[in-house]
Amino acid sequence: MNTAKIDPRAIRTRRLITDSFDQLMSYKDFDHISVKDITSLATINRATFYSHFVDKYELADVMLTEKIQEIMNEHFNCFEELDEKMIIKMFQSISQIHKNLFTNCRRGYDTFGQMIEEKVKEAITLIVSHLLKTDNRLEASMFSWALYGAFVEWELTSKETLEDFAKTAASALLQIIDTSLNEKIKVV
Amino acid sequence: MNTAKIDPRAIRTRRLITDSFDQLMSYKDFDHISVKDITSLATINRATFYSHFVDKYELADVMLTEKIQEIMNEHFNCFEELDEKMIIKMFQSISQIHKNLFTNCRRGYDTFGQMIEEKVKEAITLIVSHLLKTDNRLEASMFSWALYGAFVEWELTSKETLEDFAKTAASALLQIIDTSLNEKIKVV
DNA sequence: CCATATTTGTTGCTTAAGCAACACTTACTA
DNA sequence: TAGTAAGTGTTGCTTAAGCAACAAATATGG
Repeated sequence: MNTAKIDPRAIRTRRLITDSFDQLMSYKDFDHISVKDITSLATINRATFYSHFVDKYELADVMLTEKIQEIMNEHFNCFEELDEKMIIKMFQSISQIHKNLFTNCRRGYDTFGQMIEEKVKEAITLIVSHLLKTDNRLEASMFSWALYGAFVEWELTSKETLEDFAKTAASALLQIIDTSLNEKIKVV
Repeated sequence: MNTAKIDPRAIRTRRLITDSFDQLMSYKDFDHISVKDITSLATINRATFYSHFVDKYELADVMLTEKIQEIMNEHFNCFEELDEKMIIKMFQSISQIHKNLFTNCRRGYDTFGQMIEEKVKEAITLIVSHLLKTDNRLEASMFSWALYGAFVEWELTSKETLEDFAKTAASALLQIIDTSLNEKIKVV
């Protein structure tokens, strides 16, 4: 149990930092946000920032992890089938993550976008490898890359609804994990 | 020049205190608000409260002074005539003060109401004695008491508009300071 | 009315946050 | 491209805020 009571001042300061980072991100590109920007908006001392986070990348990392995890938990529980329906949900959760986090940044051209991509793919890899009940991450990883790639493709064109697009992509995605999936069925 | 830079932590803490006091006052009677109530809503330590204010009465005092002064400054500048028009403005400013501060308390039965009354009367006394260009506060004081009393009367009945009521009361009020007013005119 | 709980100020000690100065690494721009 | 500006981490020292425990004053309700 992590019952180590945290000093209320630390909680307050951390919240001030994360809040002002959120606020800055709504109208400024991550790469052009300085630590000074964050701390002066938060009305805290710059030195204090560094006693909470190593640098702004860690801050972004921590916040992304939290937010992405939060959205993922809303969408998935641990005992589901890896089928078309689930793939649709994966596309939708990525979409929601982008809606919530990409207020003003474009994918692939800044650090923040890269971090999101990395974390989302990792989250999906974990879910998939867990559902496949295997420690071998290879197929799960390829699956997540393919799925994320498909999503980016959809974002660029977005001719179909996300759900229709997901259905089209589903079969190819399921092919990737076909072997493991069959093994799992044999065992059952 | 009061250029004594204040520690940002103190500013923040003070704001937390005043904000939560404001919030508590919106649904709780002043007499039933404890220092603990204020500090736990503000998420600060009770001991810290006492390094900012002597007690909750001082807090209320300071906040009232600020808010009343603010409203008074909106309504009055120093170079006005003490006539019917000005008296109407006085009634109106009291009305506004009560609107802003009496979200949920009733006059005369709690400490807070008494404090408001005291401060408003003092503010009016100062304005009047300033306009009369005299150090003798007696008539100014009587004037302010009478005016405040009239306002309370209006609040109870409120048959007329405040402006009409103020016009009715004006002549009697001006009587009070008649002597000083005449002396002033003689001098001019 | 008396016992029990709650609130009030106060204190000594601990810790988080502020500050200023530092060397250093990127950005501008004349 | 040289030189100034702006940003980055880090440090030692100072100060505001947290905490727990205290006696004393006020509720409050059985």
